Amino acid sequence: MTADATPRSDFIRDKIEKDNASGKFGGRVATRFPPEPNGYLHIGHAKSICLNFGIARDFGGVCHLRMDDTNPTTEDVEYVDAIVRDVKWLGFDWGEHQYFASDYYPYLYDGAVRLIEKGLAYVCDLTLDEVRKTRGTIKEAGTPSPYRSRSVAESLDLLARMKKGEFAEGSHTLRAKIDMASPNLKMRDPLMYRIKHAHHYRTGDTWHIYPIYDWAHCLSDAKERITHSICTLEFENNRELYDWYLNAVDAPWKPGQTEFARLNLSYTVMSKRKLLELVESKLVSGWDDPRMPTLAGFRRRGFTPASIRSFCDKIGVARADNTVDVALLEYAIREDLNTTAPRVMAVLKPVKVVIDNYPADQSEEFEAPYLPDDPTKLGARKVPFCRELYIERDDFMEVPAKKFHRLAPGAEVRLRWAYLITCRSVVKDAAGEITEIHCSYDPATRGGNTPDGRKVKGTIHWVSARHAFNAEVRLYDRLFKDEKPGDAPEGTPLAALLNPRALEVVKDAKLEPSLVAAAAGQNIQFERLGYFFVDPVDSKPGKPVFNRTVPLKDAWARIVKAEGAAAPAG
RNA sequence: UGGGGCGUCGCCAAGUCUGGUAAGGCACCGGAUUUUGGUUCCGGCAUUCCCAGGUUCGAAUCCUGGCGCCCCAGCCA
Repeated sequence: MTADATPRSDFIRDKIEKDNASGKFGGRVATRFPPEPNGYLHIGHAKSICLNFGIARDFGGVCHLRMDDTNPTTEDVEYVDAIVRDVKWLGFDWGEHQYFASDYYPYLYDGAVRLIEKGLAYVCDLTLDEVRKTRGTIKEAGTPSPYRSRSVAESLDLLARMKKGEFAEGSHTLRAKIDMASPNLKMRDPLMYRIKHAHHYRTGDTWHIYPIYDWAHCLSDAKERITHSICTLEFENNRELYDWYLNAVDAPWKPGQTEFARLNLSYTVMSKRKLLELVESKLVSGWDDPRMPTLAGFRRRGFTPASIRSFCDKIGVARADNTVDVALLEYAIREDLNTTAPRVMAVLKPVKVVIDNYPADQSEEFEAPYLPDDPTKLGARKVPFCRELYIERDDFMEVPAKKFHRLAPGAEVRLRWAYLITCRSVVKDAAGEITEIHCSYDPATRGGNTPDGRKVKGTIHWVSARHAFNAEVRLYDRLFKDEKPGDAPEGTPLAALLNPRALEVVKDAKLEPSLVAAAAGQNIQFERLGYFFVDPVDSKPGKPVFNRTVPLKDAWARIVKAEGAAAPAG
């Protein structure tokens, strides 16, 4: 177990403390994170991972990583590899405790035989449709299967032959004999095994029957001597079955199930089905598309493991349905990167500035700290300067709006780390578009200092035109238009819900030269713009590609919005 | 014949068992500092806890009755 040993509490930890106090599990604490390898892990899983591994850490227990692989038709090694990679990346370690439900198939089969022998399970020949019809409804009891009273010997024989593959899919199932009139539908003779003549990614073709979740899960927990089996709210009705199976097989170790509310995040979806659909329909570039709420997506977007752990701490654990504001996640990553990410300069939407009183053949360098708030921490780099520069188009307004204190005709601003400049005139093309902003600089303000003590309201970033290099920068935004895309009517195509501006590619941003050496996988801040990440997939040595992790908070944007103030000129 | 859960500030969430007079975070709104309109700092932000009755000196907490939302009828997990 690793990471952030901040003590915290929630209803599950409280329960564990009580269990420990009463000696319920002999003081043992063993949890497990049990993903099914049929998709990539998302931020909702991170909540569960932090909970399960965090509890093990806090109570000096263990947390197992178990692949809950009971359905051969949807599972794949690609997914188990991705899961292992992602949990490790998040910062957790399960030691030797990596398990597979598929390794328990023989043990599960033995348990099934025992239930039949005890008269607690039977092989049923009803078709899928017949099972559905006889299950009854929410308000009406179901009716017993005609095969319910089949002899033990016959069920035993049939199960053995099902296992050998003698029957067609759907022709037989193994069912627990519980109560067809139970108000809890999960207890109406639930299925334990179904026939599937499918190749399993781990057990190959050795099995023709595969266990249903409820049967496999509780026995897997028991086998691993889990104490607290933590899952999400939708399994609440399954808890009665969980306990029933454990009693039915006389399990020597009986874990207890506890449910908590799964995480929903605004402006995205968490359903594995929908995420798979996004990937398969190519609406995104893959599971690791930086717009995806998958851990792989967040990683490639530039989120750090610490920021996601911090986020999971902040959201808490409770039993009420919830949708957490993405703003909290954005806060968590800014909080982390603020003290660690080197500051550099890049101009995304450039407009040229010409310093008329600066000699054309001259140039000089300024020393600029990577972390101005803590200058010794990351050192500094040299930033070249010359007569022609690029600045952000948004940092100039020919007719400045109220409270706009950036560059405008006659106005003076500071070029970060360089000089104070004053705008003297602009040059426009035939279409009226500004092509050059002519300025003068004050040689006495070298380094951006004002020896005479005069105040300048604005400091803007810039890049030397002669020394800049071009790079691709990808500006990411929220994937969906609506705060709760999951609330869209059933059947709404995902494509119709996507935010068309979730990705804007800037092909030729102007970057300061130090960035040519930016290493893949590095987090940086483009000053005044946001935090960016050197894309580990598409970057080449000397040719980095940048992904915007999250923009900086923008007080000016809020003023513009509040005052209905001018759209940026230029 | 229905069962299981949940409702505390715009979003999360303590507090509910063991009544004592609404933590904290995000967001938002000020104001100070600032060579990032960033950061940091300081201040504001629920007379009220889904609603209505009741018990009590006192109720978010206890009782009664409503209302709203979520989950369960996959041979998915």
